[in-house]
Amino acid sequence: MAEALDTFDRAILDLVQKDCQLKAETIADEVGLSASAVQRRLKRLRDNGVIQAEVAVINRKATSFPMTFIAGMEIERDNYDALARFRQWAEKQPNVQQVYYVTGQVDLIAIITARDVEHYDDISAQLMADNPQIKRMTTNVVLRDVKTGLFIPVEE
Amino acid sequence: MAEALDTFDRAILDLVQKDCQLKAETIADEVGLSASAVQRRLKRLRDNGVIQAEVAVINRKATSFPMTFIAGMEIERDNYDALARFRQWAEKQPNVQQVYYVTGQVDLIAIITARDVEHYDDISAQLMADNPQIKRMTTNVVLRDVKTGLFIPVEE
DNA sequence: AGTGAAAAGATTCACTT
DNA sequence: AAGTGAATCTTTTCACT
Repeated sequence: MAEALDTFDRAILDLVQKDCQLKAETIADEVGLSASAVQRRLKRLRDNGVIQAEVAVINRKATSFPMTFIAGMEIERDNYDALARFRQWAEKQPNVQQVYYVTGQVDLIAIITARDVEHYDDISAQLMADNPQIKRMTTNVVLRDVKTGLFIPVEE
Repeated sequence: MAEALDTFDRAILDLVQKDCQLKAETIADEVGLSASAVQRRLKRLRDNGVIQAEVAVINRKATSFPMTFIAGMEIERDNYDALARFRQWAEKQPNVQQVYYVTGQVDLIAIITARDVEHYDDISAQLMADNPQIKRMTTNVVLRDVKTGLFIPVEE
C-alpha cells in the first residue's frame, strides 16, 4: 500500500508527531521544501494511512479519570477467536486506553484509566465478567507518568 | 491553575481527542455553541495546559521501527533520585515511547519501539549501561497492537 | 516540485447581549 | 460568558510551469 517514505516525508513526520498544527510554511522552512509541497505530502501521508489520526493529547489530571492502571492478563489460547472478541470488547471501552498482545508471562497488557481504585475495581470486574476467555489478571497501579506519548522515530 | 471543566469543555475535549483538525463550526454544531465560542474555549484549554499537545499519530508499520516491546524494570529504591535520573534519560531516548512508575512486582514499565529484536537488544543494553540504578529488566514482545491511543474519557 | 490564484477555514479583534 | 461581524492569516485545492 504505502510506498517507502523519503527523507522529506520522514522529516515532516518527525515534526507533526510533536505538533500537527504547525503551519505548512514553518514545516517547509524546516525541511527545505515549498509550503505547497509540504501540503501535498501531508495529504498523501493522510490518505495513505501513514498518518492514522491527528489528536489532542489532554492532561489526565484535568479529567475525572486521573488514575492509570496497567493490567496483565492471561487469555484462553485454545479458543480460536478469544483475542478477536477481546479486541472488539476493548474497542468499545473508553477507559481501556491501550491493549497489547504479547509474549511472556502474560498474554495481554492493557493500560486502563479510572476515576479511583473503586472505579478500577468495577472496570476489572466487568472485564472479567464480559470476557470469560480471560483467565487471570494482575494489576500494577501507576504512581507517576514518567513519559507519555505515541511518538515513533522516523529518521534513519 | 485549571478551573473545573464544564459540560461544553468536556464535549469539545471528547471530540478533539479523536480529531483535532475538526472545523470549529463542526464542533460548534455538535456541542451546541457558536464557532467563536468553541475557538475561545479551545484557546483557553490550550493555554491552561488541559490540551497538552496536538499530534499526528502515525502507523508504526510505515516506519523503520515497526516493533514494540514492553519492559518491566526494578529500580534501586534506596537511591533518592534514581527515578528522576531515569526520567531525564528516558526523555531523551526517541525509542522510549512511554514509561510508568508503578506498584507491584516491577517498579517501572516502559513501552519501547525498535527496528527489530537485535535493535531492541542494543537499546536495552544501553539502558542498563546508562542507568545502573536499574537492577533487573524483563521484556514482553508485542505480537499485535490490539488497541492504541491516548484517549481519556472526559464525559461524566 | 514550484508558483500563483481562489475559496474555505482559523484566528483575533472590537462590540453587543 | 456567549454571539456577531470584520480583518487578517493559513489551509486547501486547483491549474499551470
